[in-house]
Parts: sequence; structure tokens; C-alpha cells
Amino acid sequence: MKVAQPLEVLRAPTAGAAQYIIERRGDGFVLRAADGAGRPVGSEERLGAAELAERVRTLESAHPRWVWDTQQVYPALLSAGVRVRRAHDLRLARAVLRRSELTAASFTDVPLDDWDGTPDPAPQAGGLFELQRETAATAGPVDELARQLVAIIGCAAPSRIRLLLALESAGALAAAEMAWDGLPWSAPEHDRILTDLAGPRPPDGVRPQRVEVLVTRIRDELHAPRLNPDSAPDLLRSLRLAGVAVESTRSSALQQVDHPVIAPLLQYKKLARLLAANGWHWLDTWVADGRFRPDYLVGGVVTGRWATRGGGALQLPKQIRGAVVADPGWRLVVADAAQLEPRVLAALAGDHALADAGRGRDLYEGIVATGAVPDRASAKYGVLGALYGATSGPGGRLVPRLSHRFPKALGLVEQAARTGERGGVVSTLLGRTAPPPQGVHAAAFRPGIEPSGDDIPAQRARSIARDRGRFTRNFIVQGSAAEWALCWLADLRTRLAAIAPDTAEQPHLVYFLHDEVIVHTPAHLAQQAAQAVEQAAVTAGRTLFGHFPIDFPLDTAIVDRYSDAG
DNA sequence: CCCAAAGGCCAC
DNA sequence: AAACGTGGCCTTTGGG
Repeated sequence: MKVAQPLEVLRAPTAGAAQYIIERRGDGFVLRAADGAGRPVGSEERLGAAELAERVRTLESAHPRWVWDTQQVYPALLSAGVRVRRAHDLRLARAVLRRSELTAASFTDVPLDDWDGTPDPAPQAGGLFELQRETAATAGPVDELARQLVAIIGCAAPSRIRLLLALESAGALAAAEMAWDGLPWSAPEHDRILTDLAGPRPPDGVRPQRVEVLVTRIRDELHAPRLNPDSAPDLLRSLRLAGVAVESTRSSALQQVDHPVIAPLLQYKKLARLLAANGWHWLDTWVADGRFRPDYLVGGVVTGRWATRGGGALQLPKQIRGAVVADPGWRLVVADAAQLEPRVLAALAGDHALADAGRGRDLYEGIVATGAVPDRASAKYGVLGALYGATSGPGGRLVPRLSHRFPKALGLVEQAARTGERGGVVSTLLGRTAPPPQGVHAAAFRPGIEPSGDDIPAQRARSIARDRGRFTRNFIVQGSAAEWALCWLADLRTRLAAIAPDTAEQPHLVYFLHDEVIVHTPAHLAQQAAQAVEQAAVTAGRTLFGHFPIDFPLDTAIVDRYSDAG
């Protein structure tokens, strides 16, 4: 792998110690300087939160690497107004290193301990890890760092793993900062959207007026005066009694049917879902002081994507994105990477034909232009079918035509699928490795699984193998795309910090969603922030794929509210 | 009472 | 419209 220009997160410090290790101990912190090999230099300092913040502020001028569990330490710094450039997150690094096929051997003899624990800063007692923790003595951060550095240096591709860990750690910094800053959220706008759709907010336990009207219409049409439309069994029974032949109460099934109840029922489902998931109660719970503060879990998804806990931050319905409003005098830069996953696949596979199709803006139109498929919709569903492992339906049927035109790209995902079907593991570009088959599923891949006794029946084993193949097929693409996105995020974060350094009002990240970012910026810096977003995307492409000619175009908009983008 | 599964739908 | 990948989270339901 070629690294065209070093990212800030990979640079050496300008002076002083290479890195500092910080550990939370009791109600204070312990800080130690260390050399490049992680060996402590000098003695440890015990510091309170305020002292720590001042020490870090001073030492940060040399751009050292901060070695810590970001969740445990960084919030105390953020609340004191201190931010840092680079980190090595020991907990996130442990998770990657233990799994990666490049480094796993260094950890097979290391029992599960606190460094493997749940990412939750306040884990509930009684869980699986809790039991295992009691038996495993956890090494301190100095020993853990040394072990991690040995594992990295000794592996077959240190630069890939080093980059992955630097990106993961930069993500941890960004996540903590975004949680601290919060996503600008207008409660009055949110309330207006809900009121326009459902009627004014009712007392608890009462349906909003528009919803009540819909429920009454549904009950009348079905002659079911006591029907609870939220109960799938109840609803299915009533539909059938009224002569509506459906297999389930899913909206997609209902849409196939012609009956006067369908229209109000579909409206009800849409509205009830919005109110349950992102209604007034959500607003009360998750929005305070004009900010929504989701709890991001960096690397919370097996593929390396982020997850969130509480608030459903990664599934904000488009209907309520109008409530995301920039502060007065500020703007939002909203950007998403167009067709990120197929572009990443093209570069991963070295498929020049697919890369060429993506030159310019729309990759799907580029595929149409090759003559492989007749229209954009076919290109899109064919490509998604190939990434997800569709075998039938309109998407699946298009795959062979794409295979013919883009043999390298399609061949790579096919190969990943076959590895998975055999029970093997696959890895992303930077070396994040998929977990092996677990539990009963592992048995499906052992030799001699023909049905006998309590073995898994052959048909079931084949089904498990196909599921696994679709997982590994998608893993290499989704996971490598997540690496591109992390690289984009990490580089953007440092670019934004450089736009108006040492001023009170700086452009800053407020949202990250797989292939999309939102920057909240003073209005007069919006153009510069948008430029940083574009430049970071170029850097991400070059960092991950060197000189391979692949474009990662963005759809970028400078807006007052999220819903005005795209 | 708590808890997990099922059905469903939101996002990418 | 697509049944085909990764998740979170809501309500209902039924078990202990």
C-alpha cells in the first residue's frame, strides 16, 4: 500500500516525548511520558481533572500521541476546553488486533480482560465479560501498549495495521468531540413538523388528533371497533375477516392490495412509527439546550462501521431532518460520498473498467454508458445485488451482466463469498478481519456434517454456509468503505481545526453517518469548511489507494437545515 | 415483575 | 418494487 502524503494522525511529534500514556485511576488520572517504543520515561504524575487538562494543553503543542481509553479520559479534557490532535486508543486497538488475521497470533495466549470489555463506559454487572473479567488480571496501559506495539511491528503488514489503528483512534476523538458539541437541533422546528403531520401534542396516553382520526377510519373500514392497529396479530386477523388477503401486515404487502382500509392504514403506520421513534417523547429525552447528543460507538459494527446507543442517531428519519438547524450566524456543510461502496470495490479489486465508469459524478450512469445494463435503476440494483449477494429477483439477475463487464470487481466479492462459504475469514483493505463462525454455526463448517445424531442437517448447513458467504462478501466492501470514511473523517477533523485556530468559533464536525458528514461552521467560514471536506476526500482516496485512478466524488451542500441538502 | 423474541421499519 | 448486507429501536407478546 502506498501512502501518498502522511496524514496528521501518522506524523511524528515535533519535540519532547513521542507519546504520553494516561490512565484513569480512582477519581484522578495518572500521566506518564513514553518513548517511541512505549517505554516509560521519567516518573508518573498523579493529577486531578483540572491539572490533567492544563498538563495536556501544554504538552499538546508538540503534537504528541496520547495513549489512553478515549472514553475514559477525553471527556474530562473536552469539558476543560482542551482538544488533542492524535491518539492511540488502547481499547479499540485491542479489539482490532485480537481479531485481525495479521496480529491475532500475538493475542491467542492473552485471556479476555478489561481491554476487551464492552465499549460501554458504565457496563452493567452480570454480563459475560463481567464473569470472565474476574478471572483475568488486566495489564496496565504501559504493558498493554508494549504488547500492542510488538504485535504491530511483528506482523506481515505493519503499515496497514498502524494506519487502521490511527484512524480508529482519530474516530474515537471525533466521536467524543461530536458527543460534546452535539448536533444542532431545533425543538420548535421538530414540534412544528410533528404538529403539521399529527396535530398538536396531546397529553400522555392520548393519541394526537390526526392519528385518532386514522384509527377510527381503519376500525370502521374493517368493522373492528376494538382493533389495536399496533398489534400485528390483531390487525392481520381483522384484515382477513374483512376479506383482505395478505400474508403479513408489512407496508410493502399492504401496498399490493386494493381496499379502502389500505390508504388510512399505511398513513397510520408511517405516522405512528415516526411518533413512536422520533416524536415528542424522543425530543424530551434526547434534545437539551438545542443539541442532540448521540452516544457513538466507534467500531461498534463488525465491519468497522460506527453504531450508536440510544436516540437512534444513525437512523434519523428524513421526515424530521428539518429540525437540524444551524445556529444563527452559522451554517451546515452537509456532504456524502456518492456510491462509496462500489468505488471502494473498484479500487480494492484494481478494476479499471469499474473505476472508469465512476469517473466524473455518477457511477451508475457510467455503468449504463458501458452498455452493460439499460438504465440507472438496473445499474444500481445490479451493483447492490452483487455487494449483498442477491441470487434471484431483478437485482440478482443483473449480476451476470456486470460480471461480464467488470470481472475483477465482481470476482473479488465472489472470492470473498466462497471463502466465507468454506468457513474461512476475510479482511478489509487495512486488515480488519471478520469474526470466524461462532457457536452452532461453527459446527456447520466442520468436516463430516452429514446428518446423524445431533449434527446439523446437511440442508441447514448449506443454508448457514450461504449466509456466511453473503456476510463475508459484504464485509470486505462495507468494511473497507468504512476505512475510507474514517480516513475522510480523520483528515477533515484536522483540516477544520486549522481553519480558525485559537478562536472561539471554529468549524467543527457534528455528525457522521457511514458515508456522510455534517460540519457546523460560522457562516463566513462555510466555503473554507466545504473546501476542507472536499480536500479530505481526495486525501482519503490517495491514502488508501495510492495512485490507482479512482474518484470519490462528494455531494456537498452549504445549508441552514439538514433537510435542504441533497 | 423482568426479559427475550417476534414483527416491523428507520438509516446506510 | 426488488427479500439480498450492516445495524437500532419501537410495540406487542408470552414465557419465567
